[in-house]
Amino acid sequence: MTSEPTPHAPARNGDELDARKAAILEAIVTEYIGTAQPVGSSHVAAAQSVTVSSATIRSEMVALERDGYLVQPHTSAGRVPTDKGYRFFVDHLATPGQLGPQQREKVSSFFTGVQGGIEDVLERTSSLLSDLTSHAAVVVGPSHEQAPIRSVQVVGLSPQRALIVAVLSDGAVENRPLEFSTEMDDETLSNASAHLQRILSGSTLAHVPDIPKSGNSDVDSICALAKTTLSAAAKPGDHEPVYVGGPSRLAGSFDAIETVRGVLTILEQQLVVVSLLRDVIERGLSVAIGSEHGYESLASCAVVVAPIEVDGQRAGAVGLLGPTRMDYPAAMAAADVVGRQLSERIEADRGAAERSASPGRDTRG
Amino acid sequence: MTSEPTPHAPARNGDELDARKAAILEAIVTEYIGTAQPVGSSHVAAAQSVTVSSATIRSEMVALERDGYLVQPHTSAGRVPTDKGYRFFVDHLATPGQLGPQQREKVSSFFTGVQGGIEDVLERTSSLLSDLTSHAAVVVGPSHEQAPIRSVQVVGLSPQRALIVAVLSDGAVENRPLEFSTEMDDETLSNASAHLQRILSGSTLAHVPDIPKSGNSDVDSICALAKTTLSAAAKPGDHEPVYVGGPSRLAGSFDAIETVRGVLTILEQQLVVVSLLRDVIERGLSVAIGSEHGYESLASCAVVVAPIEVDGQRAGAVGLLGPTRMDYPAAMAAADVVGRQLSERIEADRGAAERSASPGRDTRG
DNA sequence: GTTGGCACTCACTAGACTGGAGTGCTGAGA
DNA sequence: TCTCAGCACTCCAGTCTAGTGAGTGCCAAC
Repeated sequence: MTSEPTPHAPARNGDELDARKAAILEAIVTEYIGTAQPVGSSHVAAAQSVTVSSATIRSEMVALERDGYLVQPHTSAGRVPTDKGYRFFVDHLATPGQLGPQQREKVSSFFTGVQGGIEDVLERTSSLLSDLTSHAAVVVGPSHEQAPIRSVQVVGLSPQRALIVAVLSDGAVENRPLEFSTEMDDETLSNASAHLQRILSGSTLAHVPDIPKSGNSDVDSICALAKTTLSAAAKPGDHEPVYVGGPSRLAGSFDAIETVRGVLTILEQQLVVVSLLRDVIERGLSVAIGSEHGYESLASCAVVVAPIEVDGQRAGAVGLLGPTRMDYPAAMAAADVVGRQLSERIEADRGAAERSASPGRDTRG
Repeated sequence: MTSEPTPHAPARNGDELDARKAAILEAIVTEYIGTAQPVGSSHVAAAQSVTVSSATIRSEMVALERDGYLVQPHTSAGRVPTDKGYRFFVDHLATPGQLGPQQREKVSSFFTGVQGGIEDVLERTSSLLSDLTSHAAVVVGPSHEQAPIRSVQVVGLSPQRALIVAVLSDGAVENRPLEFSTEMDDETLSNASAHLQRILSGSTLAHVPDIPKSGNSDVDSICALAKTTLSAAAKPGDHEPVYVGGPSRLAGSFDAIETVRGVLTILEQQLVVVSLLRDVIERGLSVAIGSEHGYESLASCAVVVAPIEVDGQRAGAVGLLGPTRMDYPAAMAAADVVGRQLSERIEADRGAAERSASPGRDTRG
């Protein structure tokens, strides 16, 4: 980590490898990804990029194993890449992947054709990404707390219950029930709606302003309740905009059923998924391999992440979850393209929203 | 199916068993559910309810196998119940299960404590049910097409895009994007909102009435678009209110990873899940075992269902998905209690809504 | 009709053996 | 000093064998 920033430089410390070792490692990773079998020296010798004999390769493999890039499941078996081996592969060796023509077609027809609210788009994107890669996919949408509120309405359901519905400029709709201690008539609710709409329009869930007194104590109590409810809605909790696509793919990726179970359990916890992706991105990575992310039950998984960026700001992420022996270039390419397209889509929506918001009028009569 | 409706009657045709055979079958099912091992005659002889010797039991087992209630994985192995065996067990032998005290406590504290919109409640209920039974759980909420509309609002997002947000009396919020061919200003949207609200309030998504002309062509085109969009929202599609809880439990229930994969794949298809549960209920069953439901990949699964009933009308269902060798009494008890409680909850909400709706005023100013 | 007895079946396990893929080491050649 | 063919060695995976035991079907006796 403290080495010179020059990648591909000749070996000086443990984090760099000379060209031959690198070629051997690359051959091993590539083959292992394809076959899932430990790779022996003679297989490596057959690779295009390696021109030395298997004996030489063997001695290099000993060195690579000593340095932690490879392991042997047992004596007299071939070698398997370690997390560190994959890491080196991803950082220095993998040639950037490309989507195939049908895949590219799929993506573009998806993004031109998809319609629906942002929630729908995100959900379907997770299926798309899973489809493209045959891995489980995750999409974490932009948190709603920063999107300006376009509309707030309190809709009565019964004398003491109502629903507060907030439409955000990104097209998300947050709704939360309100429970009153006394009965509220429709007119009061309606006044509260109007009052809230006036005050809150344009502000964000992250910073719900104080609601000034309206002169009517019922209205004021509704507004106070609304403020706490809306503020709470933005708190990270179990209402993160997380969408998981194709979890069944996991069952195909691992043969140990216990592993599948562990990973599925993780995927059930929205909050964990969100922070997993966030952590990876915040560490400036696009891939987290095996134990690099902290979760025990994901030890045999790799996570490939691409950010969603709107106006230069991070606004969520798309991710793939597969076995450490996954096709990183392909996965990274897919995540990248989808992340980028999704960003554009959201950006376009938001841009349009902001342009139209500038007049500053509200939408009620 | 054409036999006398008297259950527990002595054998007359293939669908009835004499008391001894029944006792033996019961002992086998019970033990197999517990151990997952083929059950031998001597184990059956050890059961309380069976007093004859293992030799007698053996000859009975031969008969039970001939009639299709049992199978032998191989000669010289014990017997395993068939789907038909489980079916007989469920219909005639299983003593109604009871929730344990902690479970009952869990359920009641859940239903007194849970708050949130109906979507939240349903989602959490699926987790609860999964928790109670250690199986994957499914909750299908009341279809929104029958719930009266409480409020309709068109919220502009950009000059040519808006969101139509409908709040239903059951607390559900449907939102769909609208895309206009020309730019609409806020005032037009607001007029359309008011017009729609006036006309649609009280009707259902299943029968969206025609919107009379308002005199303004922009408003009318918005309203027309709104009508088609809202009508489409009620169509069965990928927007069914389906919530799956604890799918990871499946990985613990089966040892063949292929089975897990197949079942997960089914669970990813909302529409399939909905119709699976609906089919089972419409056939008047509370349990569908193995091949009884038509899905190939669910052949080793049993589905336990309990209806959600609101005002005597079916309004969704809760279900459990586990291996055919599941604890049916316990599962049925759990599904039953949760289904009933959920029904009450929804009924209470809806009742309150209707009482307050009767004045017939709308909630806008 | 019920039962104890008995011969038989067959999955499962453990141990012995083998083929083969793969290794590490070594000594000769460039 | 690096490279590499050759070789002895290791050890997994597969096959075979024999032994074990749970379980069966049949039958004669009660």
